Amino acid sequence: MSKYECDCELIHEDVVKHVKGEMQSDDAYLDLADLFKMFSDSTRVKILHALEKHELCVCDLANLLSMTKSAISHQLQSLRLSNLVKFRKEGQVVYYSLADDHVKAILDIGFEHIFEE
Amino acid sequence: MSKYECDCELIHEDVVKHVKGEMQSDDAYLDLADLFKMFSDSTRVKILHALEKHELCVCDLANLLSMTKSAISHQLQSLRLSNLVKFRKEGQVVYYSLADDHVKAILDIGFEHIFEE
DNA sequence: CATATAGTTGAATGATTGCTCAACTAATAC
DNA sequence: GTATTAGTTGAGCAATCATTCAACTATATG
Repeated sequence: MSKYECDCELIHEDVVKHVKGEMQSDDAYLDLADLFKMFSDSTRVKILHALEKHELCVCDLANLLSMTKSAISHQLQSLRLSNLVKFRKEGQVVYYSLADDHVKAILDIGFEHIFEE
Repeated sequence: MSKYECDCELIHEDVVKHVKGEMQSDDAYLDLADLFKMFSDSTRVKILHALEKHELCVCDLANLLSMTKSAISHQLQSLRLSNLVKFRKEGQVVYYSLADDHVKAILDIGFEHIFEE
């Protein structure tokens, strides 16, 4: 990220200096972007919204979304790696559910935004 | 999205039927994913977080993020099309700012999540 | 008029990514 | 043991996307 250079003069030096002091680390923005990336695909938000209602196995999700088990499983792996979902195994069946309350909070505020106008 | 088909039996019919009744429309999930897509790139979240602190012109942002005006301008156009930022022109200078309070709310809850553990 | 600067825009490109397909593991039933 | 089903995984591919580059508009200055 720091390999690029700005190609213009600094116009509002004081303002930029002040804002720079309020910014977080580059890593924080990368983590933040990675978090929202999990919500940036319609399949994944459908999965997360469904799991908000009830825990579901891979087949349930495949049926619900009319997709293959493989496609669902790949997305669940991403969500698992991001610690947004957790799972429990019962026989051959793997039940997925939301990892914490933040997921619902993020979905809620997103819905609030898109349903406003 | 509906071109895919599930490749397995329905395991928990009642649960899936219930969850299906609670789901939103496909368009809603597309809109939701598009919204979060704007927060899924570190350059864009940096821009949004910076604008949360103060309105800034393209050159200010280019300086702040050490990027070219062109790269910044492209991202600002995406943010503008998503109605997340607004702008005012003063001479040659275009000042950008956040379009509404939801942006800050979404950033806040995201930071809350990544700073927890 | 010419020049300089702020900003936009379109094409091109390399990187990322979502799904498919095939092969695989694990648990169940016989 | 075999067969079946739930689920995972890796490679491959098509589509998406973030940045670069070059050309452009618009405003300001002289």
